[in-house]
Amino acid sequence: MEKSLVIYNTLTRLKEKFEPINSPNVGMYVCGPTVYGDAHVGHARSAINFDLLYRYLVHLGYKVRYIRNITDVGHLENDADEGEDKIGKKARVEQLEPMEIAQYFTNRYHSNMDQLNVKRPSIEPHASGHIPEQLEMIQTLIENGFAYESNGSVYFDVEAYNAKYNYGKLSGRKLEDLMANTRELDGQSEKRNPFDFALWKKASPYHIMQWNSAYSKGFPGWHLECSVMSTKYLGEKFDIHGGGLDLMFPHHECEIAQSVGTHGHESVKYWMHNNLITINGQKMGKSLGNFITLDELFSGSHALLEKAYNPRVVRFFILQAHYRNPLDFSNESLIAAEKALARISEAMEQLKKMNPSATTTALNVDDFVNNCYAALNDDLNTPILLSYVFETVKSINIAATGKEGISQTDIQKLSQFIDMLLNEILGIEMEQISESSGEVFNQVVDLLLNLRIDAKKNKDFATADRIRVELSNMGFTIKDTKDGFEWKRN
RNA sequence: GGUCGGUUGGCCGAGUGGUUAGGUACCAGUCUGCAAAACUGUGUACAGCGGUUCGAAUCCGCUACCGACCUCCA
Repeated sequence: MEKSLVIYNTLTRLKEKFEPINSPNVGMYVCGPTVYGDAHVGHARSAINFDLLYRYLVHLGYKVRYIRNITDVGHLENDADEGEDKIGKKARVEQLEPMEIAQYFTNRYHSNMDQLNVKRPSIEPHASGHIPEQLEMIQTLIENGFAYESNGSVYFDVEAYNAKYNYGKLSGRKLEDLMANTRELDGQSEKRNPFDFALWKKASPYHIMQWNSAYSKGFPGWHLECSVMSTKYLGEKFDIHGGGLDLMFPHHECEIAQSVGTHGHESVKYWMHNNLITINGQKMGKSLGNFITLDELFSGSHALLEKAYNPRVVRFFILQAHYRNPLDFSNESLIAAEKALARISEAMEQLKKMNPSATTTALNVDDFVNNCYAALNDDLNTPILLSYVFETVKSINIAATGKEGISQTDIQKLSQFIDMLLNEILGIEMEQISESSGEVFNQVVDLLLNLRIDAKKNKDFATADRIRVELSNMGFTIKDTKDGFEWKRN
């Protein structure tokens, strides 16, 4: 913990020392889901990576206020689509209130996140609950000369903004390039420039979700809620804003413009973006139809999946890659992660029942601990962190064979640290050993396996194998050891 | 087309100007009645071509391929 946390700031494209604006308080805002469909593996990656950051900041002793929003305002599916929005469309098709749709998918999102052991944020604000605040910001932007009303809608004037500030600094875009490359879409005639974006959109009669305003009955633009809710709960300046790489442009770029246009200065000190996920090497996209929902992943029901994957395996798998690199989902790599995780579990059990030796020769516990912190401090380098964990796993296994030793003190130190690391920081809840099943139950299994030992002594291998085969068919794993046996339920 | 990023061993995935990443798979060995687990050993990995350097997979250039964003998406 001597070394301090360094994080990569998208804004500067550099790794920067993390220094909170008002230490020990940290304000952190992460873009949450639009609740009109089930959460998929992409949502999982973003949520898990920022959950890791949140947990680690708390572990380091910071007081973190963590905001993750719910987008439940029916934004338009695209600019060309005049009347329909995602939530409203679903509501119409299924004959439900839009808010029923939003609540339904919010509930499902929460349950998936719980399965992945993602902690709930400190505040989870809803866009629909902050319409007045959004209208206030629109008014300020108009007054400041960065927004204009047109036919009941209000647009952000990118050109006016860019004359004074720098539009495109986050994503590295230049306004001239945008001018040269903007496509002509329908329904944009209200805008002064095609790259202007909506702050308020006049609703068509079909549009179910709409609110009254001075401009029209309508709904807010989809970038606005994050600017409004982040500053409302974290202040005009806060530490971290996170989200998926795909949100960098235009969403986060527009957020910067809105905040600067409103307050005259930037709000966010560190912008962090997690990279995206591919499925069997291919982009995961709605149009490609290859996105896998978390329910499908956990139940194995998607056609691309060979089996069900436990949420903790999924979490571990995601943490095996660095968050700023793309990550490919495939059966082969998920199965590899499943086995790797089991290896850690086994070693932890070995460690806890190991006979201590007088001195520790198998490894250096302090080095291990320091290495782990160094990896986390280096922009949350979990792959490196896990490589240290696996080296330690090997050392534990060697010590378990008796070739090397670990002292009582170090056994305790090591197992406490790894428990803390896995449960508290990485959020991978380790499997509990079969204790939970009940005394009598355990005694019965032990009895069967003792009978098997007797059979083996009598060279009655048919009986011995039968006990092992039938128990394993029932979901037990049986291992023979020098002095008896070990078992666990899968 | 514009902007940006990537190409590492069967697969996943780190990293670095000179030292074994790690996981998983495969093969062989130890152990075992047989398995499983564990341990040990083996793999001529850094897209191609040039350049800089005592030395490059790591820096530079070119080529090829892939991807992201530019349109809703984590």
